[in-house]
Amino acid sequence: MNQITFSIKIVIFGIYDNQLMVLLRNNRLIDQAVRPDTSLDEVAKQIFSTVTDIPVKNNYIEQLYTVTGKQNEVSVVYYVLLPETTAPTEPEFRWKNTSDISKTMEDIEVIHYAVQRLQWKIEYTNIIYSLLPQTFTLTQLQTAYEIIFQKTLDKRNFRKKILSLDFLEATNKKYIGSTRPAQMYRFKKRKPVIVKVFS
Amino acid sequence: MNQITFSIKIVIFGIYDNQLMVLLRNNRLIDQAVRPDTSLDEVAKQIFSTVTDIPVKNNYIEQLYTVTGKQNEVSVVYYVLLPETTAPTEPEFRWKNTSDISKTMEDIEVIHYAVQRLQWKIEYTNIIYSLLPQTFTLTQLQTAYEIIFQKTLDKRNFRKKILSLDFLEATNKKYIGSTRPAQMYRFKKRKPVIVKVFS
DNA sequence: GCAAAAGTGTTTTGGATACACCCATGT
DNA sequence: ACATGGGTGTATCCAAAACACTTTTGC
Repeated sequence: MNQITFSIKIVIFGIYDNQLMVLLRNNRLIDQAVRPDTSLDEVAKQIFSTVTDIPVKNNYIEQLYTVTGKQNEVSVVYYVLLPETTAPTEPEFRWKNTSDISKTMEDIEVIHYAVQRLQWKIEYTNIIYSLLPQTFTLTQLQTAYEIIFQKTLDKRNFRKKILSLDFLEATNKKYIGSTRPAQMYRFKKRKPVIVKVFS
Repeated sequence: MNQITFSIKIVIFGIYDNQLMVLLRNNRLIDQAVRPDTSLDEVAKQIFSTVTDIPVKNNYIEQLYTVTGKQNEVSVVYYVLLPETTAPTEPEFRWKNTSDISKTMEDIEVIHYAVQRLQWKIEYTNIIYSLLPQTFTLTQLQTAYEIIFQKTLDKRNFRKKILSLDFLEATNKKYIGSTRPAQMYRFKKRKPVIVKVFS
């Protein structure tokens, strides 16, 4: 029996340039061989921090599924949500639009499945907090949902619904742009909670 | 680096004795070492068939998640739904009520998580077909939902809803008991379809 | 004829949807 | 003063929930 190669793959999601993006390294998912002797969740978080130079605080992370390859390769796939995205500083990293992935890319099924799971999770939990900065306007929040679900929402109905869920609170900050200042909100708790956001 | 031990665990669900049960072997989940050189789903199905002597036809099977243990052990956990349960013939096998699992049992978290995922899946797909015989009465179907969700349902509302989903069709058979015969139904298609069964 | 499960409709209610105008600011 | 995005309320519709009696059979 051959040695088994065991690795963790991570789909890093972020909203960047008004699109739902995944972070790729050399045009592939972040992938790292590991020794399966500790909690996989912890290992996944460490890899994420090391690779991105971003400390994992309350970034939402979830195991997706496990696949096997030809040569006794086993990969456990995770996805992570990243708030406050920036342009990658190192050249091998690149944000890639999830709705514009070439069919020849090898991780395409994994990414598509990850997007689907993300949509489900966003539908019935509050974890979208993990894709947003600490404070944000309601329009920013609405735009995030619109990007993830690829459909437009009615402003009044959205605000009515989201405020009725009672997981936001107004801050004393205003967003100052070139037009009327907007009230900024924050999540009361940045912890995953099951909440039906959409019908 | 030590050799990695790789295995598949299977949570086999069935409705038996009017309870949601899992099949245990020697009081543990079915667990088998495997070589990860082919599709894990296929291996899981093979193990299921070998262990239970039941051919996998359209039994619903789904990968749950992957856990690691202390000594480089990796287990991929699956769950399977079994229709037409019977008392196990071999003594090492036993049906165990999912809502009555001793806290000392080592697989308790896995089973609890599996139950949760099952409830979830049953809520928004038609896969309950995989826990029922080919034909059944509406009362049987309602009872299955009541067992899985541990709550009672209103008969009239249930029938209205389930028939409106249009995935059942009446057969020409009647269930004959000691009281008024009941119309038997079957699923139009025994394939997983996303359908919101409950609100 | 009686016990036991099958079968069947209507009313009420709450949440989702549709929809348009005024407000505060920067330029 | 005007362009831009922020902010707000009401009416309609549909699906969920609540609710009770008649029917058919075996004994």
